[in-house]
Amino acid sequence: MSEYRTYLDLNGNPIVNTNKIKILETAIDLFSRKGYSGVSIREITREVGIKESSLYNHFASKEELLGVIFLNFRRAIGEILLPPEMLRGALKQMIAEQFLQQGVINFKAHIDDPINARIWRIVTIEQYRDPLARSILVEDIIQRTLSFLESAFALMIEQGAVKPHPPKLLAAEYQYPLFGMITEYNLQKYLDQDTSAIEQSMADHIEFFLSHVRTA
Amino acid sequence: MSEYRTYLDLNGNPIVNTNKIKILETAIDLFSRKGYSGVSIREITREVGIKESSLYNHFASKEELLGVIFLNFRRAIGEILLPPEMLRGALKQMIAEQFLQQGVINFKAHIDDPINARIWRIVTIEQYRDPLARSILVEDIIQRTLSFLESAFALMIEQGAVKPHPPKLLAAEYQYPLFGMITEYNLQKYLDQDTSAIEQSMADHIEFFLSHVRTA
DNA sequence: GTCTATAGGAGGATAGAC
DNA sequence: GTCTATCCTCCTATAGAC
Repeated sequence: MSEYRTYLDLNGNPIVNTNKIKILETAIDLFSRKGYSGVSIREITREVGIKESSLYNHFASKEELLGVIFLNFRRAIGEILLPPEMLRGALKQMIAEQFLQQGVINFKAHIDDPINARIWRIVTIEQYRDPLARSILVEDIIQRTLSFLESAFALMIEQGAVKPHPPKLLAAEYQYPLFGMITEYNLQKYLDQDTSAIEQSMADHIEFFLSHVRTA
Repeated sequence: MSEYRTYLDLNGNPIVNTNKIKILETAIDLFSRKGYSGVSIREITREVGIKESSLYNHFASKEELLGVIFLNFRRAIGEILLPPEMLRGALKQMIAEQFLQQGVINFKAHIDDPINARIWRIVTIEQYRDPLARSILVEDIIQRTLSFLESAFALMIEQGAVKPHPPKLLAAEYQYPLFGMITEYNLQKYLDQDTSAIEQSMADHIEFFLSHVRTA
């Protein structure tokens, strides 16, 4: 169990009870491997070391438990991207290359946290069954990243750092390969496989992309 | 139910019994929406209109049912890509653009079949729980496509149609965006949403890619 | 090949004592 | 906040008649 992470409940209050945190993290682990429907309350509480009935003192239902997991993931995702109002300032201080590399570093810090990686997998597994999982995937991950990058590339073009392609096209060309590679990265991490090849592919992609769009 | 599709059982024999086919297609539909663990034998047989016990006359277990679904999906996937021995001949008759566009047409024919789209979603859902789903995703979809494209780009370079980048890099740059976009396409189809934007993104990607790598 | 009947366990969830 | 005890439903799977 991660010692220093804080979780919020549905009212936005920090969760302090040790068993409640244990339930959350055990559920995250099991859901990410077997899916929500493949895991029973019984299995979670057995692993935590409490009785089934005790879980209901912390969460009203199995579904609420998943809801709290997703709520906290939304918070964590929010920290990957720079706030839009800081975009212009950041791009004044960095060249395009640095800016994009910093984005990858931020993302890597996020996904290399085992808890985040697990919830990312839960979102993938549950996207067709659960509307909340789906909205996290579509709105918080895909759309948010693409529109952030669209603004960033528009600014880079304004600065003359990048050739004047449509910013939306640049965002898609830059990000979609990374989405595909992240899926693979996440699966390899799950299997404890070596991820150096796919990480190299990510780096190669950024280099290939920039070599064709930068003005310098 | 699709009238003309044929399914094979685990021994490679065609499945002719109507109820057995109904069970398969009902299971495909339900698994693709709720996941394997989220669907019961009871639910499947209720929809088919038979008793639970009758299902076991056709499939030894729920797991075997999923196994037969995956077996038939492997066959269907095999038809997307050109056999490697026909690659050289095809590239003599087509320019790079035509060749890649034909690939997208082939793939679109595959994924626009509702049954294939559903099994594609089952594979996504079950990739962490089920080793067979995982091997379909990694070996039959990702690796097979990338190594096919690597050969194709190597030939295009040989023919002078494409600039001499490493073929593996070209394959990754070409295909990973499509993987990402297919995920989105498949989700939008599931939600009966308009897919024209993401389809346009696929076309834009191919054009963007070719404009930077073709020699002409 | 489909049925009725049933086994035997696992599922989510609650009541009430401490 | 955790426990024991319990509810009732749903689960996969089998036996045996027709």
